Amino acid sequence: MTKITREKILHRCFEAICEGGFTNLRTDKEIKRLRITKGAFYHYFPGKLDLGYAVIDEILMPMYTERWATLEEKTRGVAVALSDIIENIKVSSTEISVKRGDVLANLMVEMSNEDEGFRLKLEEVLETQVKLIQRAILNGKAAGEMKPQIDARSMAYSLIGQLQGCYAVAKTRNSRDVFTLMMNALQRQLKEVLFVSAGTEPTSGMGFQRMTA
Amino acid sequence: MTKITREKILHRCFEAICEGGFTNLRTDKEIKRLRITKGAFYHYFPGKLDLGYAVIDEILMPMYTERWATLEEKTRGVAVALSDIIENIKVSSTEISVKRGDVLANLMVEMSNEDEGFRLKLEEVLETQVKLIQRAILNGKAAGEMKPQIDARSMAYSLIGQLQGCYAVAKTRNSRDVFTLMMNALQRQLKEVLFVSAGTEPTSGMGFQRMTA
DNA sequence: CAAAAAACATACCGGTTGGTATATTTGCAG
DNA sequence: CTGCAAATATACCAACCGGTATGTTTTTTG
Repeated sequence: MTKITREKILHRCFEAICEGGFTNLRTDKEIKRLRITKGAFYHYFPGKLDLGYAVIDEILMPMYTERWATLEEKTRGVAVALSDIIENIKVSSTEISVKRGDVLANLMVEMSNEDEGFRLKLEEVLETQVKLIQRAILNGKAAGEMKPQIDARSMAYSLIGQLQGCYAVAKTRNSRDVFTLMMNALQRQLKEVLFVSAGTEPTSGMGFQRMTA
Repeated sequence: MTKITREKILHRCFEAICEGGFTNLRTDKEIKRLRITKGAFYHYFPGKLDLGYAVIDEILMPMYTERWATLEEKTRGVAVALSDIIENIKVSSTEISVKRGDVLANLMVEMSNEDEGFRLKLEEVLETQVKLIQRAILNGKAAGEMKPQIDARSMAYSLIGQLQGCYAVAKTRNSRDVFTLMMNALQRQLKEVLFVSAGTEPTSGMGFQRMTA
């Protein structure tokens, strides 16, 4: 109960970071906005950077871990679960969220080459997601839901990368339609490349050799 | 010959932007580094923003247009040409370039939601590339080198997005290996999703069906 | 309740940074 | 050579912004 102030700072600054990134975050402004003073701020955080670290640890990490939470400890239905997550990201986007882009993607580009502490923490968030997806793909392959010849690690990175690509491009295009377009392409590619298609094999009218040794 | 100063400013500042982005570009520092004075700088550029615009128009746009130049006006061999471009991006990467990331991708994330002028110019660079790729895919489909059911526009966006995803993730991972890994995944996906597989494809008889209308 | 520690509040600072006002030089047309 | 505009130099500024030093209140604890 005595930690209210700290939480308020954390969440407000997270919002500000979402809006304009870390560099554009002005501690003075947020302090005024929160109706607190510098004393309170610097009581909880040694400096601006440490605030940033705390935001990643305490807000970003849980947020992006939870995104893939439904994949965890699941041995069957991972393909559907993965599809659902992607679909959810797609449909839950708004004009505003597209314009802002993805907080993690933004921070990665902004801070990775700026501050090593930031880079390491962002890398951690990234790796956590990759590992979750990687494990899911492994399970998906074991369950026969995903193509066995796929390299789980490559695919996990590729998926995360493609998501960030959707965010980045749509942000500059400032168009939710473009975001949807790109997410659709991602979904199609996942179906074609990763998922084991039930029954009829699609892709061009020609025959297919299933040389999945 | 009298425009040397302007060019020097432009190119040095471009370098600086490559290293740390636009916000981190300090005009004072670059002015000192160039051994010129503020008078010269503000003679050629009304302000920092205009310098940024000029960098995009006069350096970034040509640079990223040229990247796809080999696709232009080509009606056959576009698939190979496209593969070559991707391959070249992959192999020409270095530890340093990976750490810095892609200038365009960086600027897109940094500036799109910051300054509308920037956003518009970056969008132009983006669209120019997309159109080039889109047209190439159209030609590739016509030449029977690419799958006919592919939507050229979606694919072009997806490709650009995936490239940026590779840059972003590899930058935070600070690993050229990760970049290569992701680029490999991209290449594999292109082969599987976009290109009409040559060699081992059990085509209906003849080696090549060149139905180029 | 008293001491101490935690939680704030207030005032101030110093470096940075983009930008401006103004002066001086250079190049070149007439 | 003159005169004018482009080009470059010099000095200065005002705002911003993260950070600190120090003081005051509140809460906890022995």
